[in-house]
Amino acid sequence: MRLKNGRPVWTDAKSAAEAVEIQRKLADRVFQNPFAGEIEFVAGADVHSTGGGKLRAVVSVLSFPSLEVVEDCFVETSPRFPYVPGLLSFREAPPLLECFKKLKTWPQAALFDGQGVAHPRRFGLASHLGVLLDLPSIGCAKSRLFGACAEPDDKKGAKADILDGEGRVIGAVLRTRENVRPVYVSLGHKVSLGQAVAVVMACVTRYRIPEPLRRAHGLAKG
DNA sequence: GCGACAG
DNA sequence: ATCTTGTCGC
Repeated sequence: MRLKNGRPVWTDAKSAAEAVEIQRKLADRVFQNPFAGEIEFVAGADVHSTGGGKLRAVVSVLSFPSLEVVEDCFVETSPRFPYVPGLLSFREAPPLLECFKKLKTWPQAALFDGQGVAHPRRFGLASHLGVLLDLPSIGCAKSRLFGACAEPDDKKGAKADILDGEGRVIGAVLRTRENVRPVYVSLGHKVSLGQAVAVVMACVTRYRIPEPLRRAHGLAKG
């Protein structure tokens, strides 16, 4: 992997094989334990591909649980890695890291538009960013990448386990409101699955997507 | 060999 | 993710 200031840059891979190698290396650092303490601010992070072949990353910080906007941060860059299922973070992490670096208000937890440990190597976007930022993180994806799951009841708050090949629970398919497709929640880093689900539900208003992510997504598209 | 496949 | 308007349904 590339080096910067003599230290490895854990988001830069020159090939898919190298990216997988980095994921295997960093996956051990993921803490699946619950955090203690109150959340005062939550962040929502999303990246949008613009028509001009650029990536526009947005991180929005909201108060918790009142969900009032505190800060929005934007960063636009050229993609350094293509989109490859399972390697999303190598494309989206660089601009997102720049956004977090610019934040004036540091959140106690962050929501990401992608998977956490519900990933082939237990190291999706939310886990990758959580580890690099040493921040409690939660994956909240709009569709499934890995794992088997049943369809949760069509009632707000209903959920079903996401299981890996060995039958271990790696996430939850969560119905955030009636008559909408469920979202795929998994812990990213320094949170338990129960906390992840609770935080997502606490951030849901009248829409399918939790407010921090919905706002970041809306701002990223313009 | 044949599907599946975050954004 | 992107190409794309109006329209049906809760």
